[in-house]
Amino acid sequence: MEPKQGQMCARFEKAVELLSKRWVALIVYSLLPGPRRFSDIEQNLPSLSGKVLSDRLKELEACGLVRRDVYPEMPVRIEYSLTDKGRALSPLFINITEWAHQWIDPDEEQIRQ
Amino acid sequence: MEPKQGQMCARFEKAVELLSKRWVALIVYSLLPGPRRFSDIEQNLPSLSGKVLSDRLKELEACGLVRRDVYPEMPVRIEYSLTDKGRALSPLFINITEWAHQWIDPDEEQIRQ
DNA sequence: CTGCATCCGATAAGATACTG
DNA sequence: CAGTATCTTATCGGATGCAG
Repeated sequence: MEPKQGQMCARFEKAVELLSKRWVALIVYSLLPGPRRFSDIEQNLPSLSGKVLSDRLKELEACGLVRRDVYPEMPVRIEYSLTDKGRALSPLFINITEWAHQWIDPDEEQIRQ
Repeated sequence: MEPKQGQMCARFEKAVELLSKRWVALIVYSLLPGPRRFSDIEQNLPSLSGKVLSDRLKELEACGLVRRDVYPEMPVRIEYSLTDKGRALSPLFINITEWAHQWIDPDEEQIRQ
């Protein structure tokens, strides 16, 4: 698939493409408070499998939103944290939260076809 | 898949789930300026197939972000437009645009593995 | 024109078991 | 703990053809 939608700003499209990948927003969100370990994120997102989390973290690292730090302790400790680029997304999450509180009914069944 | 991530706000999760579906953000964005016909949106998003656009519009209609108006002219004219709930997302897009301008390099190849 | 139905291949996600 | 390998299943998206 060649992304050739000329009418829109290329940066905007790329940003949307990035953020609209499943789980990405939720993972970034769960890293906002600070560094987290793999298993912490897993606990925070119980319906996200380890494999997918692993994939996403690698992608997020590759595009510079997440940093992976290895502390050679015993046993080794690995922490994931947001880069400046990643943290710069926080206003977005505030907006989503506000929008959700105004417009989303938590009991109403959402579409998932 | 049962959404049982207890640690996070249910509304927030639903909102993210909604918005992180592929094409949704781009479709909403292209409706921000005003009502559009099916083929207008198609032209704006050349790499989006008619079937997927049709699917997404139905989903967006079902969750109340988009309204579908039929004008029984000859030939019939059908227009899609944002509801208040949909228009309420516009601050979000401003944020994304700002973030993209600061952090996304349009030439750099993005991850799409 | 504006879609919808169907088929089908490509991806993505999930479960489970296993490694350093 | 932090993943990886493998397999199976589910979902997505593109093409085509058809209907109002």
